[in-house]
Amino acid sequence: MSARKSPSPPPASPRPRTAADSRGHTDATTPGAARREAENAKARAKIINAARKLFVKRGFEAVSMRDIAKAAGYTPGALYVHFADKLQLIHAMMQQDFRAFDDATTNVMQIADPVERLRQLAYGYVRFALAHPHHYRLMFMTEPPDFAVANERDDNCMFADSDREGYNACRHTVADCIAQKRFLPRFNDAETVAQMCWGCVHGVVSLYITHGKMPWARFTDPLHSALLAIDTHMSGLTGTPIGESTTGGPR
Amino acid sequence: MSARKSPSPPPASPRPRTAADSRGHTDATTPGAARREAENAKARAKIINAARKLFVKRGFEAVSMRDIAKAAGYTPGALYVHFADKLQLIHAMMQQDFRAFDDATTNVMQIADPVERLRQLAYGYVRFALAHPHHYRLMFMTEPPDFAVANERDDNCMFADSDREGYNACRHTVADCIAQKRFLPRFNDAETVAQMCWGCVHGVVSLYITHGKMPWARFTDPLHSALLAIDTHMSGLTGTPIGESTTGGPR
DNA sequence: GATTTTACTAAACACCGTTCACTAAACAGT
DNA sequence: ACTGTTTAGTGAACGGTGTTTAGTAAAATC
Repeated sequence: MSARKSPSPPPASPRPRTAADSRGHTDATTPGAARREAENAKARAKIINAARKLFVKRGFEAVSMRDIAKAAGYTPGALYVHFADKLQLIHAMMQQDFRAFDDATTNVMQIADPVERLRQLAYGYVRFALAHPHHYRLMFMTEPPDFAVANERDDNCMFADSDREGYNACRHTVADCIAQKRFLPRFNDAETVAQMCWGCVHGVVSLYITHGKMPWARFTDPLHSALLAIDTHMSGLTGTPIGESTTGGPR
Repeated sequence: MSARKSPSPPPASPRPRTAADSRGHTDATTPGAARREAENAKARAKIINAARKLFVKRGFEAVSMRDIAKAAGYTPGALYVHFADKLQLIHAMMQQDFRAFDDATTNVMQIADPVERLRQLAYGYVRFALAHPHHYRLMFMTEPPDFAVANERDDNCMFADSDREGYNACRHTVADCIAQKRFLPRFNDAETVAQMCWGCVHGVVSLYITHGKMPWARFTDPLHSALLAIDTHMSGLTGTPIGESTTGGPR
């Protein structure tokens, strides 16, 4: 799905404005338009909900536009009235689902101690990933397609705000730790350390998601190993060895 | 590719033995058969080499069997004389390419000190992943399809020996570290710690592979951050804080 | 009431992985 | 050398995919 050649690439001409483009706007200039808009939103929701049910059950690759259309009670072509393509449909669905993730993040960002804040950030991340493995897979384990396009038109970018905020939260918290001299002097680049921490939890979680059912590794509880991994990592960052009960659990 | 419904599932009957099944065998019973076998191997190599060139350039998802066939100078159907399906073609290609990885691993396994051995294992892993991102992607970032089948018939498993050995090498080395009391007492389960270490390097590397070109994170040199990550992690495991020059670089 | 806009359908298009009847050439047995 | 058999490769198809497009009917606007 991701990098597959599109069958008939639109010939460089700006795609004619369809209804799908102006769907976010709620310019209720006339009473009729408002009614239309509401009915339209209802159709969008019906499609997205049908898609979500299928995606969570069977994974993203195994669900076709025809499947979604049938489940939502439409013809395949009807989906393209509401969404430019399959990707934007998935994108719209994800935007809804990741709002909870963002909310949890902003809660954690209230914590004063940056070390503890970073730890709880990781905890929330891990819990989210394990609770929604399909969403996690699409969000963090799949290369966003059409990167060039997404770079020009930012609104078309797969990663809208949520994960940018997520990463920024991580990076800023790491920067706070460095500013407060909580990390060893070697760790002086916030960007690098943020990517190390992110990688630490992402690695354990994503290995479990892709290989968890394979017989050649007896995978242990990923929640436990991921949380232990970030604790271990932060112990290495701060230079304070982990004790038997020094680390707090998830809030 | 991975979990997509197969268009026409073979109806539970054991697939009729095609030539592709007995391709590994070199039963040169007659002079003619030997010649045939040699010519056959040449065709296989031609296909695999054409496929490798395309895969490395465009990624796995963007290359179709028709593309490979055309590049190798065959008709699409001809590929199925030599390989049961697209997956086994990829598998055959990977088996060739990962031999170097295995060799590097066995070299590292000679190191006496288990802590240093584990570190060099990680170093080799990271270097391999960054040198062959497409292979790495398929090997460690994609769910092996038809898991049920792979479970019954082990020879059909996507992950033949190489990564099993790879993971086992990691697990055994961790077990050695634990046995020699090089890790803090909290880290007493080799399987969990092995998965933490693997996840640590895999996370940094795979995040870079999927998101390295995205504009919202200024990704730093992944070789540096991945090696620093495993050093930091092992510092947390051993309980000895990282110094300015305590860790050796790659051998 | 006439006109424009638009949500939706039905049918197609170009692609995909894979299968199958068939050909032609190489082999094996006599 | 003449058979009979095996088999590498072809060409055309099958069922699937994401997507496009002409057409329709209903709603909104004038």
